[in-house]
Amino acid sequence: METASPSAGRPRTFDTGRVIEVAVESYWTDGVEGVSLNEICRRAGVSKPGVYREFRGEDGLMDAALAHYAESVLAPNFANIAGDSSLADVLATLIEFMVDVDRSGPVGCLLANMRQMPDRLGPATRRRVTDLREQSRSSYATWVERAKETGEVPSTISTDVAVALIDFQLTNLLVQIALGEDPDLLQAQAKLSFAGLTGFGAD
Amino acid sequence: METASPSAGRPRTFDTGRVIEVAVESYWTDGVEGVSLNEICRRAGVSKPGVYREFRGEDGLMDAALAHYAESVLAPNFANIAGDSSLADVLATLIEFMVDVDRSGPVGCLLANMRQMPDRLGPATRRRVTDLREQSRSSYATWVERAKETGEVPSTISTDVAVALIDFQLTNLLVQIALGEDPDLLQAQAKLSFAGLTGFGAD
DNA sequence: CTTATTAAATACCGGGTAGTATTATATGGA
DNA sequence: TCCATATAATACTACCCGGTATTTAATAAG
Repeated sequence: METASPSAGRPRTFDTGRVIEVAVESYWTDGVEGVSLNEICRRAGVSKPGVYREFRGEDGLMDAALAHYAESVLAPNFANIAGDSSLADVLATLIEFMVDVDRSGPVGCLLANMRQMPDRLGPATRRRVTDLREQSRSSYATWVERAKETGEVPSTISTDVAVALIDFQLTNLLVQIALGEDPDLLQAQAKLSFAGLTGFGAD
Repeated sequence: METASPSAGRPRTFDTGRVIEVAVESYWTDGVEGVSLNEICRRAGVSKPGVYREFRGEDGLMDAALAHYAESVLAPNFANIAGDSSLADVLATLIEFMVDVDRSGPVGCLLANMRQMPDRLGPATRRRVTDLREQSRSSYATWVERAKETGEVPSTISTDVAVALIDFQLTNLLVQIALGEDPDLLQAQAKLSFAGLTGFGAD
C-alpha cells in the first residue's frame, strides 16, 4: 500500500522512521538529559520545524522514541524470557544480559534512564513511562506468582514486595551499568540481592 | 580570633557560610540538575560575581556544598551508626532512617544524587564525590569484615561483593526515595535485598 | 504559464545558562 | 579632603535551549 494521496504539493522527504531511530539511539546512548532536540535534528540531518510538524515537539519525539524502543527492544527481550524456566534462571539470565557491556547497541536502558529523569519528560512521555513500568511490574507479578506455586519463592513474601524488589534491582542495575560501574561487581551484587527471593546468589 | 586585617577597603558583607547552607539545601532538595547557579544566588540574596570570587565558580560552590554536607550530615550519621550492633541491625537502622520521609530536612542524599549526575559536576566536585564514596566503601568493608568474624556473614561471600551490595542498595534506595517512590515498598524490598548477606529480610 | 497546495529550511523569539568586564560603594590612611 | 584599597552589585558576553513566524522550493491541477 503506497502513501495515500500523491495529489499535490511538494513531495515529502522527511524520513520519520529514520528520525525516530536517531532519537532512540541518541537518548539511549547519551541519556535524555544529555542530548537536546537541536542536537537530534543535527544528527538526523533534519530541520527543527520538520520534527515539530511530525511529532508536535520534543515531548512527542521522546514519546515516539520510547514507543519504538519498547516494541523493538523491550518486547522481544521479554518475549525471549517468558519461557518456563525457574524464576532464578530468568533473573540470572536477565542480569547477565544487562551487565554485558560488549554486546551490540548502547548499554543501559532508555526506559530506566527516563524513570530517573521525570523532570526532563513531557506529559506524553511521562504517561508512557508509567504505562511501560506498569507492564513490567505485571510481568514480574506473574513470574512471582508462578514461582510461588512451584515453591521456589516462599509464600510468606508478599508479591508486591517481590515485584518491588525485582523492579528496583533491575532498573537500578541498568542505571549503574550505564554510568560505567564495574560490570562484574554489579553482576555479583545483583545476584546476591535476589538471594532472599530465590536463594540463588549465595553460592 | 577575629578576621585578620580590618585594614582598608569596603567591609565585607558576603556571608560565605550562609551561601553554602543555601547551596546545600538547594542542591539537596532540587538535585544538582534541578537548580542553577543563578537560582542559588537569587535564593541566597547574593550576587554572582561574589560567589565567583569566593568559590571560583559553580564547581567550587558545589564542592564546598558537598564538603559541608559530608561533615554536617554524613559524618554524624556514620558516627551514630558505628556502634557494636550486628550488621543486620546497622542496615535495618539505616534503611528505616533513609525511608523516613517525615523527618526534618530534605529526603534523599546529596552525595547519592551527585553520583547519578557525573556530567553535571566539575572536576573538584567529581573528585570529592569519588573520595567520599571511597570512604563509605571503606566503612562498609570494616562492617562486613567484623560481621564475617562473628559469623553473621558467611565467609564465602567476598567482601568486595558485599561492599558493592551495600553501596548499591543504599545509594539507589536514597535515589528512589528522592524520586518519590513508595517508602513502605522501598523499605520492604531493601530489607529483602540484604537477605543473602545477613538473612534478616526473610521474615 | 499560472495558481493552489504541500513541505522544506532559514531565521528568528524569548528565556535560560555560566562566566566576566565594568562600575559603584564603603572603608582606612595620608 | 583626597586617595588607595578592597568589596559590592550592575550589566554585559557568548552560547545554549525549545518553539515558531516566515520564506523558499517542489509538485499537481487549471
